[in-house]
Amino acid sequence: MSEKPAALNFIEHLIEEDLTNGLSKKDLRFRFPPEPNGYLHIGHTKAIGISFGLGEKYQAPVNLRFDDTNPAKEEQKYVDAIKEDIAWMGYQWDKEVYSSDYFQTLYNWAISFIKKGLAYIDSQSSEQIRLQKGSPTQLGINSPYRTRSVEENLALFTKMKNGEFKEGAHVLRAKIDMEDPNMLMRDPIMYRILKKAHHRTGNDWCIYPMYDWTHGESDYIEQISHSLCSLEFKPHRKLYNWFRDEVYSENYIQLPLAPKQREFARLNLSYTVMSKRKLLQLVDKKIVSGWDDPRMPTISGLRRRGYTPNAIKKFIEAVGVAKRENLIDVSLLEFCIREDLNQTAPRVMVVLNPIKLTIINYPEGKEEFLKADNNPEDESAGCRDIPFSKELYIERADFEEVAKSNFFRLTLGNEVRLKNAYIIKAESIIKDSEGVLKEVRCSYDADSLSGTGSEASLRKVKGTLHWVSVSHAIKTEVRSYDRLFTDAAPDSHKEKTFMDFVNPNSLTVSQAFAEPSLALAKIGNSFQFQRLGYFNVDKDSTGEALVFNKTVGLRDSWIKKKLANNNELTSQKATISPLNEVMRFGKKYTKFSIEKQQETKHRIQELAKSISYEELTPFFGTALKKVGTRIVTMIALGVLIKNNQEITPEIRVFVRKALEDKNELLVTEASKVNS
RNA sequence: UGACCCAUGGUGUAACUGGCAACACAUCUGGUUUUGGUCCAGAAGAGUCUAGGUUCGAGCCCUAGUGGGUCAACCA
Repeated sequence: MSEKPAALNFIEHLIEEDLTNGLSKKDLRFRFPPEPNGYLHIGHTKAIGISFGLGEKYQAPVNLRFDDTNPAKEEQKYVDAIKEDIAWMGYQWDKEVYSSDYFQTLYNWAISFIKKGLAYIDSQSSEQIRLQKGSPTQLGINSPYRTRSVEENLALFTKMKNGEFKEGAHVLRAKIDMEDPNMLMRDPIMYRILKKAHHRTGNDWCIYPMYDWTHGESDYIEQISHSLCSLEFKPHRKLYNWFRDEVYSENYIQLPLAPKQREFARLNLSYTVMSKRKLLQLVDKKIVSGWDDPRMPTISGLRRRGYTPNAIKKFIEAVGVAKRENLIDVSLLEFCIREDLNQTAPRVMVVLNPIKLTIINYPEGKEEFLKADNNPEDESAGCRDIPFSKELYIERADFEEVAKSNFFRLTLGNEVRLKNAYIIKAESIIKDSEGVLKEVRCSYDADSLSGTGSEASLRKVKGTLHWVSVSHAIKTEVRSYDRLFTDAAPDSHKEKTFMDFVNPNSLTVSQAFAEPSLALAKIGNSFQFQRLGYFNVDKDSTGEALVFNKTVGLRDSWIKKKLANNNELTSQKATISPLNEVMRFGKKYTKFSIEKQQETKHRIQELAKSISYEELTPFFGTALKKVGTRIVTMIALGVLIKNNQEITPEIRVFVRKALEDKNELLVTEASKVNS
């Protein structure tokens, strides 16, 4: 077996390295630490997938830790929602823990910091403290309270804890370095007074630890080996380590493992926004119906939309883990859900925008039940009977009176097959007084029934249409969704806000007709509406009326062709400057065939017309061995000289060196320029 | 006028210890098909931001530049 080493991401590389350096595999432990102040979204699924995925890969426990150090923002309902979402994703956490579980320990450790002279009570206003902090380019200055005695600090801190001060009167600060280039090291606040009830600790505490003083220490208490978070926490690492090392030095006997923080780039998805704050705005401004609106990138929204845990996991896996800023195309997410649902979703027929179709030679009042496969991808799914009759609905878009030859659907005088039924031929149409098409009348070939094996049934026709019988159809509501924003990166514009790009047509509601088997559908069930896409039953459904959400459309090469015809082909290539293009050729010029070199040379000469001498001069110094670059530079130079560029000493040197070169191509070009 | 991080096809990620830049999506052909779906076969597309250096050899190591990002909440 030729085992190729698995492609690891940088975090896995680090873990492997730690393992070879003596870390025991059984000491591996991870955590996912959401703040219970909102709902989880697709961005979180990346963090969840990384930590829980690592847990699965290394058979290591993963804690679910609620980072609940700010009672002003956090609520039990978010805890519940987060647990539901993670469980739905199919992940199992080892321990459910809370930062608030560690309030007492953290408090004790803070006291020991004070005793060691590593922390002090600052009694200035937040405004004063902010001013003294300086800026990224300007050093901070020490607080006048920085030199308070240990005794005084201890007394004050005790009083703070006992609720003897108002909010904002004092804070506990770590004594580090007000001149550190990293702002977070400039005496960060460890505790503030907050007279708010906490959703778990109630009124036990009126001082609450800050993130930096809580997170790393919680990792340490839980003996997390690798603490993974997103890139914006990179600057926190220095402080994370500072706190950790101080605490470790006193506790390493009971708690021998010192956790490491590592950071990865967060996920950005095209045509949506990801921050809780922005999502909240969409909810508040009623642009969506709520956090679980199927257009929302929240886990609850995705779930309601019909996304499956499998598809989301696949997606996260495909996206990968790195430190680069990224913008992932939604088409990848769509691919993942199609791939999943294609295997599992039963096929049914539903007509979204109906037009009536009457079969003129089909007996009045007759009905028959025709066999249909439930899922061609899965034989075990079996088949079902669908009622057929004289009057049917077909999709309005499936009929055109006259059409181009690339229209494979029904046109006057032509044949198509009705899926699982007969071949029909459109004979005439009926329009209302305003000229709007009301009905298509056609004839059917009674011998052409699907699956009979008759000669007529085996006839090839261009298209196959889905349909439902008028008298048997059940009426349903179908909600189709388009992207929420009209811009791929709605929050990346300086002049405009993401709200300026809200797509006004992101929701389309249709009154559709479904085949009767769908009467049995339950909330959450997914189906493929044949030729249309994947749909699931929304929770708004009632006993009388079903409501469907469109999860995603089928891949549609027909609509693509139509679009392509309309707006020519939009070039995928970004335009690059003439100089850059020339230099790109330089890298491969010598590897080209003679013909390709000729072709390239013409292109370079064309491009050179818009290159200035100043742009070209830096390349006269190109390393001797980079022959290709020198050749293309020479070609371009030739054009400049032809266009009356004065011969400078630099040019002379460049050409002379080229003439002495081993490479014949270069010599040839140089001698042309030389003459 | 700082510190830190990042830069590989259109997008995202790989490439172990330097050794023919790979995979997925997207795109385009062709075939199969009672879904313009699926499936199958194939194509095109980058020479790794720029310049210099080390090396027999650099996407990978070093230096400088350029571009992008992050950092000044008693938020997390």
